[in-house]
Amino acid sequence: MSWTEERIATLTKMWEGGATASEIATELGGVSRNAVIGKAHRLGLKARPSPVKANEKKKAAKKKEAAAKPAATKPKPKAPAPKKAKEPEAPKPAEPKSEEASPANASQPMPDKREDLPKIVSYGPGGFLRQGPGDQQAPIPPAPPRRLVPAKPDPSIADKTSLLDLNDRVCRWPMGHPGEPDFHFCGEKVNPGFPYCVEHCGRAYQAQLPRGARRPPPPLPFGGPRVR
DNA sequence: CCCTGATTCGC
DNA sequence: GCGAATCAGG
Repeated sequence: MSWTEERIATLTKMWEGGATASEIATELGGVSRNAVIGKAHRLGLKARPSPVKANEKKKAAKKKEAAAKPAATKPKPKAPAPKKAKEPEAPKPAEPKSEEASPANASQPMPDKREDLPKIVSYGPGGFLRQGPGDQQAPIPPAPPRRLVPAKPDPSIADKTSLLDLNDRVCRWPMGHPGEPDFHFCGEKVNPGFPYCVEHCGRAYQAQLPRGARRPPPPLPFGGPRVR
């Protein structure tokens, strides 16, 4: 199996949605868990709670052959290796505490966002009405199942747009969650130039709107924030 | 043991 | 680029 656009899109959605590599592999079919993980990393999707990466010690030799490559192992890093970049991560200020002490600072970092939203109604290229944050149902109430049941063909989706039915002309907006018996995609004709139909473009592409023009429900592509 | 993701490295 | 083999924590 090759990594087609569809498969990569599914992998990305599921990975970001919190599905495990195994689940994704099962969903995609034809690939192993490792293949999924490998691909995810190559796509730069990594960064997920791994049971292992939390530690950092000494990694001795690998497994198989460990012979032709011990070149310079200890010398100082005069010539920074072009690859590898994992540890040197410092930008992770989870807590803003070093900003309140200094009275004369905070000049531009973090410009306030939502505050006085001009009442503007904007329409997308296809004529869809852009939504504003105020029209969205906050985060994602309906959290996705932590464990996805194995996908199994089900007659209830026989006439729905399945993964295999996706093409460049039908809306790819997911209905439900992967793994669920009735998971499928919108399937409507897409808004030309977009991956979704006009209706879903309105959800995918937001804009500031005055709080008032409420809209239908707030579905959401795959899942919400991962909680593990 | 099972699961998980990360990493390596031959292809 | 791909993914089996391997590692390593839960």
